[in-house]
Amino acid sequence: MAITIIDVAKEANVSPATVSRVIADNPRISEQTKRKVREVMERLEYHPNFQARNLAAKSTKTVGVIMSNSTSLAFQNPFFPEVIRGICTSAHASKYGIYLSTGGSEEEIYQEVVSMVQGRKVDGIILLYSRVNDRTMAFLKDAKFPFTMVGRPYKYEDEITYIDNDNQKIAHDVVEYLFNLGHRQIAFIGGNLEFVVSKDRLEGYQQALIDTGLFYSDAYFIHDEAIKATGNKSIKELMQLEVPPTAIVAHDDLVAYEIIRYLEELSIQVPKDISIVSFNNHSLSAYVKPPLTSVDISIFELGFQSANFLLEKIIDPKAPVKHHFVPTTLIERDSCGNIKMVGE
Amino acid sequence: MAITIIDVAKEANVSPATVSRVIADNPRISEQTKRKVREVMERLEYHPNFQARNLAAKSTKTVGVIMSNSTSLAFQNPFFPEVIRGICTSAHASKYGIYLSTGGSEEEIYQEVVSMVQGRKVDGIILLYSRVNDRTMAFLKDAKFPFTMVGRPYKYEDEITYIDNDNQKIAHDVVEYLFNLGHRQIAFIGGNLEFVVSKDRLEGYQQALIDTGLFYSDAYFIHDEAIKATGNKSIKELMQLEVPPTAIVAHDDLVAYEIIRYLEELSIQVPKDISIVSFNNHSLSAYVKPPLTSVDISIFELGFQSANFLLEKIIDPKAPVKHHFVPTTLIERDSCGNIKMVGE
DNA sequence: CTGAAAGCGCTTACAG
DNA sequence: CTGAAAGCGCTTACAG
Repeated sequence: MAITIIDVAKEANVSPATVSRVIADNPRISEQTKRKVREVMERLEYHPNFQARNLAAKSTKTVGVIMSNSTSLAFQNPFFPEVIRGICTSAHASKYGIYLSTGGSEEEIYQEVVSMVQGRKVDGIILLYSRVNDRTMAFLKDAKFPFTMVGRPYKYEDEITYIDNDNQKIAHDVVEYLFNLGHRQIAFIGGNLEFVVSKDRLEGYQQALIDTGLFYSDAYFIHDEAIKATGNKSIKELMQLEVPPTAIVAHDDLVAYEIIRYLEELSIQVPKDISIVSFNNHSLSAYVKPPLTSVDISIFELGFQSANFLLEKIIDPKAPVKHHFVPTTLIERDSCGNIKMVGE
Repeated sequence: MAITIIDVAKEANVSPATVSRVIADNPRISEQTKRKVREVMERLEYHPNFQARNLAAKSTKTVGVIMSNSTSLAFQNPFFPEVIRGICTSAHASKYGIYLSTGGSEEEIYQEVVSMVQGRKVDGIILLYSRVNDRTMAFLKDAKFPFTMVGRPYKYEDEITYIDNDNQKIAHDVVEYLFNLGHRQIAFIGGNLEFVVSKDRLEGYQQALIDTGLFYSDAYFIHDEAIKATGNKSIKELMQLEVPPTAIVAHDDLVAYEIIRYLEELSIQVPKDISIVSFNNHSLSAYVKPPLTSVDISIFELGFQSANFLLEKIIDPKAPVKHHFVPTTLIERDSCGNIKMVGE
């Protein structure tokens, strides 16, 4: 069997309680005893049993990370490693571990979260998404279990600690950016509206249209699911409109490149014939043609802060609710053209 | 406090032992008792305490996943979500959870793995990489702890269960592919040679050169770190060689696109002036210009099988050592040109 | 088919 | 500054 605290205690001629206190670096133990015990621990290659420790101490020193089922969020993929890196950086600094949810369907995720919290598998949870009317979130909130969201919650915004970009604002900004380039017909390829991020960006887009007094048509708004489903058909329809757009805002770089390819099939070139701006700034977008103008959303920071906030909540359950918008940067590259306006 | 097995036992008028057996669906318990106990569990919203259960049962029902520190493996990023998805799919089916390593440096990773196994934090470990002379792997092997690798081990290949692509072969194949297109000067942009995957692909490349009797020069082999470090300088030097290559094999799509951009800066066009093939087949590579010819390495499958193998080992520690090469597919797109050979 | 009891390996008031 | 003892919430031979 593995070495236990008892073995160490015997070898060091102290009680198990003392060994336990040395592990915790309890200040009431004399330096001399600590040295002695530590020497023995090292010599016997003792490592505390994680489960026993957690059971007795009623804490797990791990945080649960829940991702939405991967199929539903297009930008999940490149997003994921970077948030995780942010979370790990914060968690690791506080000696916390990461427990990853493995569920497939939404129902499975819900069940997993329930058993994570009821079974005391983790001390807190990070939701890597914000979904409209999310059961999982509601459960966490009702259970008063420490949790944090990457994404603005759909409801109860004042009661939930979260971190996000100001998605309404960045969508607004991006439209203004195109406006200042002279564009007056701006279409929007949005994400799945079950996610708040998609709703927020759409709203920012619509508000910007109103604020700048631009032309709006329902035909100017397309879901990326439509594109996934029908291929270039929806893009074709968009471009065959009586008043086709001169610019497109896409909700993710991956989607942007898909669109660009479909445009090419229609012999429409970016940025010569149409401009395109996107969000999320994937690492590839600098290298690929055309280099994409995209909003960098500081994914690492999103993950890092979500974990920081969670750790605060775990340590002090009465910590006040916090929100924070992580700053973004519009990275200008070569996918947008300036339209010379005649007579303006 | 949370509901415990004792509460359920009282409520159902049985002993805690019986409740425990119902949870485990022990066949020796009568259906009638099971029904009664289950009804109570549901009513009280009982969920077994994970830590207590693990401590008593001496198993954790979780697998540890160790990634190399993210900075060092260029292709880690897009690779990562997909392996994880594969691992989760397998683990979830067996009701195992995922514990993710959070370490930064190699030393930290090593320490974390040691405490994971000594502290019985996980039942088994998946190493998401194979590194030359890896201390972590050596430790796992010596500890006789169940583990599995994604990547051929550098040493002790016969004693370690792993899953991989046949990287030597696919590199070999890719060179032959270019050869058959008429290319006779083929350069190789390889990855970090601390990783076996990079070594294997380099070896396959070199062997193919020998087998086809092609020209080889040390100047034809570049590390992607050199490119990261010096930007287009190393590509420039490559193309200014007396005999410049007509084709390049790149060890990853991301690197390929970087190279393509540098080539463009030199007014060298793909595939017109030079061909390029790559490995890993990122999701973007179909959409971006030029669409890249790349070897799909079935990342999901790699993750899935690594977890399957591990689970086998956990269940039966004497399970025989297994290796498996996951099949790959060369996805032909538009980054390779046919060279018309004069007089051949 | 079910229960009483010991035990998993720790932590933590309590006492001194 | 340190120890004896109870307890964390389960599981699992053992006995019947």
